[in-house]
Amino acid sequence: MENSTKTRILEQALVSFAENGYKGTNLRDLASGLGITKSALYRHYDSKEEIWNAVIDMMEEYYSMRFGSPEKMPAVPESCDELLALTMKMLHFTMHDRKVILTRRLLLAEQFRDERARKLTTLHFLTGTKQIFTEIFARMMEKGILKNDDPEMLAFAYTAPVSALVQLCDREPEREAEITLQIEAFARHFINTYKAKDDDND
Amino acid sequence: MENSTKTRILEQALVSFAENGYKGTNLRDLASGLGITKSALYRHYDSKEEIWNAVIDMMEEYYSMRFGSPEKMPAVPESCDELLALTMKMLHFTMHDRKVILTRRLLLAEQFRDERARKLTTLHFLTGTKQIFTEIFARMMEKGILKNDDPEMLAFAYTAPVSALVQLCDREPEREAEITLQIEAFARHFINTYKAKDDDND
DNA sequence: TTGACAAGTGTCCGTTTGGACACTATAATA
DNA sequence: TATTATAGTGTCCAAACGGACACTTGTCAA
Repeated sequence: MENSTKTRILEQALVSFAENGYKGTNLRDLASGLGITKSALYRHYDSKEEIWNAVIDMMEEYYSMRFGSPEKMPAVPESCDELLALTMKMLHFTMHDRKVILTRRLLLAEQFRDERARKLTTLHFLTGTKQIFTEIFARMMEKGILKNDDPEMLAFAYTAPVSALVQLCDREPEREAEITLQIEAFARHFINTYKAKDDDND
Repeated sequence: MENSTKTRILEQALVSFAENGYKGTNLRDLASGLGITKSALYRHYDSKEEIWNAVIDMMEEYYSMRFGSPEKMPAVPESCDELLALTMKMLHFTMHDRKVILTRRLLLAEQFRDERARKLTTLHFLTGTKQIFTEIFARMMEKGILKNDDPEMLAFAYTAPVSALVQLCDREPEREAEITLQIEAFARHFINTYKAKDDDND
């Protein structure tokens, strides 16, 4: 294939940038990790920076592939249990998808060096899931599942702590099981605080 | 003074490591930024890595200087207003103290490369303030200012979103005013949710 | 006055880096 | 079969890097 190598370079570059940073990545090691020569890289990309920009492109596209359009919004939960289930499902993806993990790691390290990385960082760690849950919470309030409140404020209060624990898990993967439980406990506590008190089962 | 230059090197190294990363820092520029030669650095430190470790030492010490011992705990607020005031006061420090800002920036970039940086990262962004507010909330619950609840869970739910917005402010300092208002709004909302409902003055 | 010592300088070195370029092998097309 | 584009190799280079080392300067005690 024509772009097979080009794609492989990109994937490997993501790994190397994530693990060693932009400065810490050298093209020889990157190439030899693919079984080719550094010179062969220049057949596909004109410079190190062009590879970097292509990696950012890929990360942006990968994100919008999942959340980019309204029809990709998850179905609005019909109950608090469903909300919890949805949360844990999204969490499981975000904590185990290799590309997403590498993206987070890369962004944290390079957010101050590159403007596009900076914006993507805010999207990944803050505004992305907040926006989704703002929509979800608003709908759940309409349906009377959650108390009436400011949906955006609640979405922020819900997603930011989860995001903090996901980052902790990136940092200390050996604590994954424990952290997952922590997140679930937090989610339960949050939902319990803001659910409409039609019935009280807990 | 004997260690004056040594200290100046350390401060400059913190700046350079924070702005350019470990790999991106070179000793020539670091030295010339101090008005001395690279060789003079070697009079005080044996290697680049030794400078790095000294910087970590300094960050650790700076942190424990502020929060290290129980007697440095802030006074427990006597009311919800005082809690808000304390929060905004701590926030103002953490958002404007130059050394703390640089420390956060450095940690985010280097947390995956250095074990001590990793631990300090968790302390700075997660467990540090959480522990403090766990204590504060527990006391405020005893006093009947806050509803009875899990103080640790509440501390986590309170500090994690604030920490996320502080990081946002590091990333986009031009939005400081707006972000500060966001934090205050969040704090008010949080306090309003968990305050004991003796009186209701909104 | 002298001698010791810490602080700083100038210069050199081996290595690695991103990048350039001429060359080769392969496969599809005319 | 001849041609041409594509992917990859091997080699070279200037610049920058961390580090080593001999040397100079200023200071203070004996």
